[in-house]
Amino acid sequence: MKKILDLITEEMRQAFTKAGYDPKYAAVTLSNRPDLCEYQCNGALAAAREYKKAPVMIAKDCLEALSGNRLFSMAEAVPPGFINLKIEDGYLAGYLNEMAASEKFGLEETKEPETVIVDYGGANVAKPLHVGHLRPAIIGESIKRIGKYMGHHMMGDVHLGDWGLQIGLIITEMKRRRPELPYFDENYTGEYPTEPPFTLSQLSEIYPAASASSKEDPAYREEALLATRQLQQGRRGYRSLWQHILNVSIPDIKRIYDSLNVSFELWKKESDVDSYIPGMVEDMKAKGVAYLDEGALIVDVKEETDTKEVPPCIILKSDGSALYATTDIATILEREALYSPDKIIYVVDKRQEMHFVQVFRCCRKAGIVDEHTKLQFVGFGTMNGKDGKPFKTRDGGVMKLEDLLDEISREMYRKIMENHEADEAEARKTAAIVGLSALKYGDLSNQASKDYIFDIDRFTSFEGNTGPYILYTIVRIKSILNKYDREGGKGKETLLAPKSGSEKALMLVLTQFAPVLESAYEENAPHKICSFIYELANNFNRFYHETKIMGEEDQEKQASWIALLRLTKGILETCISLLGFEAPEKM
RNA sequence: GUGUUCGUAGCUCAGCUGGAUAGAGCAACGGCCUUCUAAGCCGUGGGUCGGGGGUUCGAAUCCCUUCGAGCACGCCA
Repeated sequence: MKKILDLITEEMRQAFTKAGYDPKYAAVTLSNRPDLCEYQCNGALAAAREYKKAPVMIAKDCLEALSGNRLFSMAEAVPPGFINLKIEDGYLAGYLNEMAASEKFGLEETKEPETVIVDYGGANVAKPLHVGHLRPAIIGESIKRIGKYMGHHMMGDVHLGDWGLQIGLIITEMKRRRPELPYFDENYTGEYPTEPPFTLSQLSEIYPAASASSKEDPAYREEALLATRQLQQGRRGYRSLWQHILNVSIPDIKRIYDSLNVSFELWKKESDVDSYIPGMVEDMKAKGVAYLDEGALIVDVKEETDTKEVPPCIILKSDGSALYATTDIATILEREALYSPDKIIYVVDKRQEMHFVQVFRCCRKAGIVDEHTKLQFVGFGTMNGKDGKPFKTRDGGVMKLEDLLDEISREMYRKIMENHEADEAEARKTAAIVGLSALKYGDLSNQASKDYIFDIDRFTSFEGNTGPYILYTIVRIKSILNKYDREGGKGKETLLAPKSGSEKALMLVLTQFAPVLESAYEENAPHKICSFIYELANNFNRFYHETKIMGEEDQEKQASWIALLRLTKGILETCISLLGFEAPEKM
């Protein structure tokens, strides 16, 4: 289905052409003065220079050419040269009926589906998921869902961190604590125990302890680096210990992502690409792009157009072991080999931008990706506390994701019980659903690239631009529709021309669904969907307040409103599912 | 130091490929429930868009400059 703005613009182009002006000036946009008009064309102002003519005259010429057009109920030229338009009510209703009948509310799926990998996990097997993992999970999941809806072949990859120093640190700490274990005996040739030498909670305590020791004690750090290298080189005992870490950690990671309603098609790990590294390194050397410098193997990635110094990309450390960039590049190599994606989107902390600039350039230079493969970096900002500093627990620690979810659920439960009498079990369930919407909407309604302030009171509020407000709106609609269906409404559910200003305003907002989704996908900008549904919810609530739907005696009119409600509900529900949450039946 | 992102109402944020009177929400104040969920709706007050200069018929938006904040800059991830 064509977008309504395109249809209008097409009419305007014809008018411009007929009046003797270049149709490139005919672009029509949404009005920024809703008190005056619904759509506007500013082209006459821009065309004035070329035609050396007063803008108003040009506007009037075009309107002359437009006269008799049935799309508009009003078209006028206003000084200094705006063309103001209102759309004809019946035409609008017809357009919405078409939307309602179409599979995706009039959205045209892409004609050229792309294979896209979205890298948005970054979870580390050495430690539990914490608030730092929240933004990529939420934003990445949404970008993936939007792309899928647009018709692309989207794959989310969790890309677990399991091959770097963090594992070496755990090995070192274990060796200090339990030197008698067979993993540390180089002469041991037997089978290693199948039971892990630690529990999940022990593991989550071991890493921070090791990390702290390595900062204080250079010898400790050296030992950890050595352990990392030996792990990568295949030392049996360390591989076995590493496997235990994965076995203990991954199910927990999965569980938490599940509770966030976040899922991945690919559960790849850094270690999975280890086998690609030797060949990749040889290839880079053979091509002459990689060379030794101060003992490390590096690739120059600076370019003449750089406004600042871009340091070389380090492929192998001077001790020969792989690091962050190595596995990232090898991962791209593997993705090319297995999936030949058209695009890879990295949803990563924006502080890592330089690293990815290096990695991307390195891949281009070494011919690991072909020129058509798009590599996008979607950097997100920090989640801060109310004090504007990075979010911490009350005692200054890093908050676990699970604890954060619990806290929101509890807060939501408290608010539900405060406002309503509700069955406890039911309320707990609703609180979890609404709480997740509060968390996700609170995050996604901000531009991804910006830092934002996490304010639990504000996010869990039912007032204003929040997840709960959106859900409340949906629940209200459901309530009417249920009642209508229960009472066996029998009118023909066809939208009629709007009867009021608020009804037309709601209809106009609904037509924005497709263009909003397209730009949200193009720009990797879920926040555009948030502002759209907030506006939609506002317009619906205004309409709802003015219109007594169930009290309407005229069946045809009532059924028309029911059709409008079904469309509104469908679009709201689709949008929140693209954001990664859902609405309860009641709240 | 170099680079980069950002600075919009008391607070939290939109708007930024130039267009008319800069928008929301929260907070404050005032209205609206015998009627589909008042967790809602309507209204009032609140702004030198950090400062200065420039381009333009027109600038929050583009350019320059300046002040302030965050972040990144070779073997961590």
